[in-house]
Amino acid sequence: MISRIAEIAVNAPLSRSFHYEVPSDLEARLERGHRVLIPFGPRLTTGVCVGFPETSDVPRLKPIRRILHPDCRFDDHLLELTRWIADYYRANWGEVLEAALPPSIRSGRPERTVKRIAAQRPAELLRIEADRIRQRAPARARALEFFAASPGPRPRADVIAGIPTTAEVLRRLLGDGWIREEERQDRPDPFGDGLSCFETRVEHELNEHQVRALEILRRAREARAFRAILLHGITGSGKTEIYLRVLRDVLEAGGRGLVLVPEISLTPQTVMRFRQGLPAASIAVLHSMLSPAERTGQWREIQEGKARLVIGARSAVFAPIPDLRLIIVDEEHESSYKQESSPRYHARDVAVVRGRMLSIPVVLGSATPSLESTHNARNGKYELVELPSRATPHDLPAVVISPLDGSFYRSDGSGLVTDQLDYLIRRQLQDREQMLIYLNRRGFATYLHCVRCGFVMKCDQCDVTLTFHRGENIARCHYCGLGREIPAACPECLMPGPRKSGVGTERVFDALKKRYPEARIARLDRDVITTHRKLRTTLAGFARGDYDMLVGTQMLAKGHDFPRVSLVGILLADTGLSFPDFRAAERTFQLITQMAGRAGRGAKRGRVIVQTFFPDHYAVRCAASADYRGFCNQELERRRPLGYPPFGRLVKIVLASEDEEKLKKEAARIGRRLRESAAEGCQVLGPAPSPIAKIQNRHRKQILLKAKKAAPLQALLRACEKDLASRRSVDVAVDVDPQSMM
DNA sequence: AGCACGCCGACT
DNA sequence: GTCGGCGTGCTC
Repeated sequence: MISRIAEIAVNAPLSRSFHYEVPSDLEARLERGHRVLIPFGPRLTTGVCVGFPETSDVPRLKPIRRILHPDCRFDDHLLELTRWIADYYRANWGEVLEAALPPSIRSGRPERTVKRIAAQRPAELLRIEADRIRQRAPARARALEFFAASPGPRPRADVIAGIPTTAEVLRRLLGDGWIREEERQDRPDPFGDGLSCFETRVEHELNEHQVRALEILRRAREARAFRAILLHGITGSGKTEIYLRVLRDVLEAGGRGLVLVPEISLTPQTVMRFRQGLPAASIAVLHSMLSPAERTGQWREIQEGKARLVIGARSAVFAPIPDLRLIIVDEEHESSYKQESSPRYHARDVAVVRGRMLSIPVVLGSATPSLESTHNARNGKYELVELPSRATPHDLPAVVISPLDGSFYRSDGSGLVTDQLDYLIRRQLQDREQMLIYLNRRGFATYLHCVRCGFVMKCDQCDVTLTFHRGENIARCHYCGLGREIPAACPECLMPGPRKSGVGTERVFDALKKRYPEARIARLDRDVITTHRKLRTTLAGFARGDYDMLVGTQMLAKGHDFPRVSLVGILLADTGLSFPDFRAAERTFQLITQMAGRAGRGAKRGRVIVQTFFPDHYAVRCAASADYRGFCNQELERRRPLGYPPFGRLVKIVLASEDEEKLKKEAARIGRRLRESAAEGCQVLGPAPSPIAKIQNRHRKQILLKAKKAAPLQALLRACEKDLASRRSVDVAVDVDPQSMM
């Protein structure tokens, strides 16, 4: 007889699935969505069963070896979602499925278990037995008394230490049936402790805008249909409060919710807010700083439906939540939602697709929505809900633009802080008020600028910053590859000798310590905060008032709420403006706005000092005057004629090789093939050197595809699929909807 | 991805 | 003559 055939999405960079024989011993158990071990070529690999075809053209099928973790299987919905991702982002389905599992489950390591012991009979009987045997077996009697008083279940180790007694005594009681032992998955609670140091917030009345916003979200929830809602609320407008209330409705109605937050804002404080706002809900947390055991534990709680709310970073968009009724993507503009390795998905966009597939509402929240989302709201794809005023009585902080000059780059660090900021820092220290000092760490870019007026060389075809190339001594555009000679003097102010520049974080920290010896300063950046524990300790220390000043990078801008911070200093707001990236202005605007939002959440009105070489740039000006609309309009009008998102779609193709010659030839070949196949309206730009022309001895080039709509780009990628495959010596990475142009 | 097959240069 | 470089192709 013919045995059943299974279609397997193999975990290898292959664009199609493979057929396997289902051996008779698995026949009854194997289901669609199971992860399996399969022989593939000369070796074993994993794959996921995605279907059972009636017939197969393949002459000789190999048998599936076994089902891996049969208790956790992809449901139809997650198969459909991952399939869509594979298709849209040009990744292999098997790889996407693999990425949808937490690493701890993927590795197949057995889950940690803990033995727990409980009384098996009523307390009364245990006491009688204890009395009966007290004379000849006092140890056993004491153990019985213990179980009579606290029947458990409790961890075995606690029992032995708590009575105290020995394993032998327990073994006897177990044998006689007085107590029972159960094995349970050890699921450590990642936020079980260490939260209490964060201030609890009083729930206040909603203002009229909040009431209206909540009403719209509630109606969307009740309708139980797909809807994408952009919740644009200025910093401090009480977005979280809205989330909490609509989530409460979802949970009360028996559904479950998913909240995505950027990795860096998944702080203990964030989780505490949700814990307190939803006291009855059990909350699972997923992010990269959890230990493998913690992550597996949380994932299992989700899968079994025990967690009612899931809060997680990017990959949590794959969380296998049963009866999911609402997805919230907080800080939807954050570029960290984009995965920068294959599969290069954007969690916000995947969330919207997931919502559509499940017919549930998706809420995208931000104080500074991405231009893509604002565009979608303006053209009716998303519904726009605005919170234009602060929820608390505090005014928006006063933002002051403080122009920088050449002394900023003085090597002794004496020019890092302008007189204006210096004055305020000293006053803060005197008044014992706290402050945040921000510096963009990516300060090492070799862009060309004028020391006097700050003029930065740009490409006139692409409107992006030119990057200095030492070897050729020219400035090159990394979008179109165009090279320009470096002018001897600044075209704006005729100052001779344009300079290339950069400032680093660590030096700033040292310089501040030297300058303000009495200040207690802590650092908060990726270099220092390597574990969850360290993050928690530093934030808790700052909240307690152990430090006067917190110096750091992006980490500072997210999700914290320090009532005693009344000064925010942005040392260099516009490093982004000199980046060869069309989103540079948007990033700068977002950064200033978000940082400003950290100031003055307490009693005193906040002050923000924005140090910049571009005091007149619209991104800086609009951020300083809290003018989102103004910024948007200007930025959109700049992008429209160039066809950049949101007016068009991009695909970035990065080629990398150690062999520069081969790279050049391969890039040219791929460029040629793409141009041959490109339909009308599909632009092929490049190959150009990548902004980071060499990483770890690998040279990089990139090709950019641009079109009005996604479909022709997808068609082009499909047509050139074979050409875009990595070869032995040249890696090819396709990035659909790239967030970073690097 | 891995691994085999297969075709051209310098070596025991 | 062979060893081994890597370019190409296949994996149910």
